[in-house]
Amino acid sequence: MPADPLKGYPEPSVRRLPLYLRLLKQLQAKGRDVVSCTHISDDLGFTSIQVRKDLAMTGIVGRPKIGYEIPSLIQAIEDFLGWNNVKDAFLVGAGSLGHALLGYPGFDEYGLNIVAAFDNDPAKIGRTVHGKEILPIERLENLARRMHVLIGILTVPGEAAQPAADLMVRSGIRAIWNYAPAKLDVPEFVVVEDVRLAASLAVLTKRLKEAMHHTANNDASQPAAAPDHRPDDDTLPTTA
Amino acid sequence: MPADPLKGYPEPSVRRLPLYLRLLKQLQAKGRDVVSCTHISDDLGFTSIQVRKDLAMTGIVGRPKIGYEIPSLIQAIEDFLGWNNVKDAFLVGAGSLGHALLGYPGFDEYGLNIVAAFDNDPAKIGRTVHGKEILPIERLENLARRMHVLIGILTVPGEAAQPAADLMVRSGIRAIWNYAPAKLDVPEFVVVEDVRLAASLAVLTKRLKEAMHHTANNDASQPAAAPDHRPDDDTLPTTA
DNA sequence: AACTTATCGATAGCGATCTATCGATAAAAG
DNA sequence: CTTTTATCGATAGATCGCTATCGATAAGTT
Repeated sequence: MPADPLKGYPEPSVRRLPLYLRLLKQLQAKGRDVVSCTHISDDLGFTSIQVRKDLAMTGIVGRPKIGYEIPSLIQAIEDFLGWNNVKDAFLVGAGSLGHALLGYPGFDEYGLNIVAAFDNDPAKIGRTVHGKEILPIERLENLARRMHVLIGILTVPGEAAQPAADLMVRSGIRAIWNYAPAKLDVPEFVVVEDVRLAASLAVLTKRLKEAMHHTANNDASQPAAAPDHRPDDDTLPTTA
Repeated sequence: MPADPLKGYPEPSVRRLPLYLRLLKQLQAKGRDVVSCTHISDDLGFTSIQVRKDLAMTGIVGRPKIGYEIPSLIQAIEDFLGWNNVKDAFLVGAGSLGHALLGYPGFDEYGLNIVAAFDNDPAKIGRTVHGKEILPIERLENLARRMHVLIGILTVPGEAAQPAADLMVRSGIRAIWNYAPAKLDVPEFVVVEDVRLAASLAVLTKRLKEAMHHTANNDASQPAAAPDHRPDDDTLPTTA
């Protein structure tokens, strides 16, 4: 009984699939109907071998000298990820991040449909965000069970994350997309994926720091800090 | 001249550092002044060896039988990531995601200070979001050069991403935190970190799909779909 | 003061991910 | 019809990240 989260599929490969999907849909919109690994790898900056292996994971089969049929390939990736049939999701936490996710129009591309938002703040309850009404958190359990909602999006402050996750699990939700800065404790049959913006920012700032040191010390290819350009007197408003 | 983005530091390790940082600050708030790898690993669900190696990367040195001094460790991580001295950043794209980032109060913990937001929509320009005025995009270049802003946060729609990135590079920005669903083409001396929510969602839905198949087929440990509970007639408002 | 124990730090081994090579295939060209 | 060429698919090799083991160290205990 292996506890493999992805059961044999490399997580890095799964994470790349949406990149392929986006490119494929762009190509399809331009009228193309076949594409090769070489073409994809050139566009995305990977090696063609890696692309071929990633795509093979989805079960797609290509033709030598031609490549893959784009519609079939899109279908194969969406089937693999479970993005073909749209699934309902509940969002908990109608703060600014929750608002942003409620307003994002691209989730149906990913097979995700946010059907309702919940909060415990009376000031927010009843308000409508992007056509979706914010409901009191007390109604989540009942609605989730009746509608068989399996996906929960967690956009509450860190302190409120664990109780909200407990409620989700109690309500039959089996997958939590967690934007809260907290480690969630859930049963093993519940899937949690953390969105950690701090991790992403750490990589960015570390790389910037390294790059600045390099350009400042030896490498003179480009200026480390951009010098002043035009001496216009453009000033920031005093927002502080 | 290696083109290593992180120059010898494993990216997964860098991405874990903020997790340690958050825990350490929690412990510090509770009055503790030392901590061991064992303690950290128990809390975060890693192995103690991995934690020790990650921390060693920052140059910190611990004492046997005791562990690490929490203030020194916090300092070491922040120094390593460049989060000790706060850096200014510009945000481009005052949509709902831009609003959410402007309103997030935790960025100064990460050494980030969003000083201004820019947009090209006249309807948005001049409005104030969380105390920060939205400025016309035309003013970015001048202000960025005068203020020596090195970090840009990109929260525009996919089509607008590349021109906005070009403007950032032209304005002396050297690190782009890219939330737009687009592959940016920038000079090699500019650092780009993509925030790819679709990748995260792909992992979540794939794992959920696997988990449902397992519970549906052989494993009877937990119900795949939660059965209806109380037969209250609680219905969603007709928001569609 | 000697012993026990928890921890660090280093080295070595393992597993996963990425990359290179090679034969097979089929379209296109001669 | 044969040759050339671009591509796929599979196998093998290399690289990277994770984990296990072991000696060293110092606090606590007897």
